[in-house]
This record gives sequence, structure tokens and C-alpha cells, in this order.
Amino acid sequence: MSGAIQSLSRAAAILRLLAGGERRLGLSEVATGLGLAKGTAHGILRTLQQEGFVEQDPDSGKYQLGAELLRLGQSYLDVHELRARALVWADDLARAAGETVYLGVLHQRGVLVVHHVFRPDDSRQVLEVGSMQPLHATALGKVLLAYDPVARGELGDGPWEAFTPRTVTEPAALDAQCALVRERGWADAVEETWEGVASVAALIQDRRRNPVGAVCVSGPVETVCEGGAVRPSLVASVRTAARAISRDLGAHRF
Amino acid sequence: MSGAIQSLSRAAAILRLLAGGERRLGLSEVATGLGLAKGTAHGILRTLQQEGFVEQDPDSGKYQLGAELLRLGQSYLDVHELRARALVWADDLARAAGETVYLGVLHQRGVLVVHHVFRPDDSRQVLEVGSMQPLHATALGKVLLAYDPVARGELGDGPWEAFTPRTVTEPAALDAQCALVRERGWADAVEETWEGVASVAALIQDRRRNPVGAVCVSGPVETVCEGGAVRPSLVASVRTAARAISRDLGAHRF
DNA sequence: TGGAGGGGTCGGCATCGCCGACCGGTGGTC
DNA sequence: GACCACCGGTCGGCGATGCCGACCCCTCCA
Repeated sequence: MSGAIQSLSRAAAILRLLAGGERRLGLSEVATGLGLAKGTAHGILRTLQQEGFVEQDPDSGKYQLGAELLRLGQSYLDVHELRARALVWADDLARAAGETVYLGVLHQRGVLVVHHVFRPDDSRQVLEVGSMQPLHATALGKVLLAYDPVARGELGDGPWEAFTPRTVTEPAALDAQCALVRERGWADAVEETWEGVASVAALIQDRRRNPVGAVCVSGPVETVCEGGAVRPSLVASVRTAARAISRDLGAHRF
Repeated sequence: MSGAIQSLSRAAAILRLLAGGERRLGLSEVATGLGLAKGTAHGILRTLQQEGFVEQDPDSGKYQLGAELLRLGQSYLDVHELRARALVWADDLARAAGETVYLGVLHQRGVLVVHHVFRPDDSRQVLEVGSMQPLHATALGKVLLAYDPVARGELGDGPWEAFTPRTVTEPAALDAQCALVRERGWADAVEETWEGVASVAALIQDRRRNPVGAVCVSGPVETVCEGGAVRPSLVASVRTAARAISRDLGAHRF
């Protein structure tokens, strides 16, 4: 676990900087933003451009992310075993539940959505594959926190950002919820990320029973909940789907 | 346009190698595949792993692409101006045409799909955003070939791969088709990529009238064509959508 | 018309990363 | 069961390589 290659780490930092800022960034902005000499930043950007990882606006000379990243991101999905196994189960789950289905894996300090099935109605929806969800305020995140020590480590000590009045922001409360998740075998999040939205999630394990991801059903509180709590039939559907995916991944039967 | 940073170029080559092979690759495979010393390849892979661009299977020690690429790919889409402007128009087009809609840009030797609207029926479809289409055998590609000299340059001299008996594989024939595309203002491809599939595409220009992409409607020959030719109403819809998007991008009115 | 800031270039220096020999573990084979 | 072939990984010395900061030209603005 010795040192990293300097130029590569810097290139990664530049890409993340470009991904973070909403707009294009100029050479000087990149250089000062990362504390690099202009010449250094330029050399890295030039190479990244040749490789297609960044593009340069011909008018302004400013830089943005490049198309090659999209292509490689798609390739990541293509070889993703969990996603491949889960495709059909997620589809069935969405159909049965009549709600949106997400499949997420732990990535850095959040949950990365690797699959997303639209709610089976005709409403206009945008695909969220590739986007991140907070660990402490979603059902997907709480499942990972409860079962994956790495996730809990990444999150740190809080207090965390409150997205709604119901967001759990204190470590003690969150850890208590995680204990409950482990006890029940599923997690919920009712109006903790967005007002009016509730979700239920369950854990997916690989052949060695390691936590590798989570599957979740999400929708309006009016349809997901019943009398203030998540509808038991939804919980059952999600847990069944999670078990099915885990079995497909080679987890031993119960 | 002087030299590139060696370690960065090599890292990009490793990522492409991992994206190309369907399965995970071992350290030695990567090293020999690119003609690198094992130690060198290991150093790059270690750094890429720390940055999240590759992941390592704990059992086999083999490497695959990492989740950070998916996240950055999504960020690329987020800042993509053409895609943002085209979202609503593509939606309308799909609804009006009753067929699948693709939005593509030139990337290396192919067309990169940056947006994809499912055909508005309940059939099971997989999202193709981030995938590549051949330049010489799709409507999207032929539009770009006709209007973007860079695209024609990238493609080279052929003969190109034949996907079906109707694929155009010879330069003379393709250039003639491109001339026709410029004359008519739209391109079609009937069973040139897949048997039974036909598509129509039109050019999208930016504020300086440069070609920046293409929009396309694609579906079964039975519904897209009529008497051996593409239905004129579809052509009109696609061209109208392309003009609308171009106008949104700031292209001067006609 | 000047100046401030932009992106881009260049060459010299020392740093940084490349290389190939080496290590420990593992799975296959006879 | 002992060997061997090959795996992923490590290490240190040498030299290529990439970093830095001064410099250039252009545009925009005062």
C-alpha cells in the first residue's frame, strides 16, 4: 500500500474538480483550485484531452469532462456482476410493487445507484443511474450502514446534513436505527431525504455472505405507507427480491 | 500539442483494456497486454484503485473498472449542454413518432449515444446511453459523416464491417450517400445495422452552425417504412426536432 | 492605450516513476 | 506430497520524465 503515482492522483483530482463544479473551468481555475502550477495543470489537461477524458470548449478555452468517461462508465455497468444478476429481479419487483426500484452499492461516502427501474406508469421520470444518495438519509444507505462496517467508517461522526425535519442527523440515533435494521432485516426511510417520499430497502450478499449492495423500493408516502408505517407487503417483496439476487450471486441458501 | 504525460496515457490505456475485455483481467495480463513491466502496471493499477477508477476482486486479485467512472460519466451528462437542451424535444419526438429516439455525438470512430428515449410502449428495453454505434451503418453516423469532416477523417478508407447484407462497406458508395444526405438534409439506414430495424436522423448545429450531434428515430421496418422507403411524416418530425434543438443551442434562425 | 488576466509554451533541474530482480502464496501435475 | 509454474505484489537504484516558474501572445476592459 505504498505511494501513489503523483500525476495520476492529480489527474483524478482534476476530473473530480470538473465533475463537481456545475460549469466549465478555465486552466487557471483548475491550477489554483488544486494548488498546482499552471504549466503542470496544463500538461495533465492536455493528456486527459488527448485521451478523451476532458474536452475543451473551442471558444472560451475552458475545460469540461469528456465523452470517454461516459463510455467507460457504461462499460463498468456491463461487467458489473451484481447489476447483471439483479436486472430481471428488479424489473419484477417494480412491477409487483408498482413503484420505483433502485439498486445501490457503497461508493466512497454515499450510495451509488447502479440500476434504476422506473415506476410502471407513464409519468415523466429521469434516470438516476450513476448518481449518489446520502448514506444516512435513505433506506439503501441505512442498509449498507447496518451491515457494512466500511460504510459506517466512511460516514464518520456527524452530525450530518438534514434534508428534511425527519432526517436523522445524530450518530446515536442512527446507530440505534442500524441495530433495528439488523434485527428486522430491512430498512426504511420515510420523508428523510425528500418530503413526501418513502422507501424500503434490503441487503444483497455475495457468495461469502459479504454485503455487496442493496435493493430498494421508493415512492410517495401515500402509496408506500399505511397508517404511518411502510406497507408490510412491500417489505416482503423487497426482502424476497434481495434474497433472490443474493442467491443468484451464489450466497448459500438459508 | 507537445508530448503527453506517460503515466497518464498508460493509465488510460489500462482503463480501455479493462473496458474492452468482457471479463476481469489479472495484473500479468494487463502488463503483457500493453507491453509494460509488471511493477509499472502494478503502480498504475494501485493508484487507479485508490482513486476508485478500478476495483480489485478480493478473491482472485483480478482487476475491473471502478464505480467512480460511472459517477463521472453521469457528471459528464449533467454538464452536457446539447443533451440538456434536447431532453424535452427528444421526449416529444418519441411520443409523436411512437418510436425509440437516440441522441448521438461523434466520439473517436463511432457515435456515442448521449440520450435515449424508450419507445412509448410497454416492451422491455435496455438503456443504451453510453454505448457506441458504427459511423458507416447507422442514420446517426451517416449524418455526422456527411456534415463533420472530422468524422469522415476518423473513419478512414474502408472497406468496413458488414453487419447485414445491406450495410454499405465501400468508400465510394458511402460518400455518394453522404452527398445525398447533404442534399436532402437527412439520413436513413434501413436494415444496415440490424435486420428489421430502420432509422432516420437529422443534424444538430450549435450557434456557429458547427455540427455537434444528431437526433434519430429508430424502430421496426414495418412501422418506420412504407413501400420500401422511410415514412415522410417521420422524416418531417425528426427534422423539426433537430431544428428545434439547434435553435435552443443558439443557431441562427433560417 | 495600457494593464490585467486569460490560455499556452519552454527549458533546466531534480524528482518521480520505471524497470527487472526478487518474494511468498497457490493451484495444478505427476 | 514434492515439485514447479505462475500468480500478485514489493523494492531499490538509476535515469528518463514530468514538474515548475518565467515568459509569450491574445483578448477584454477601463
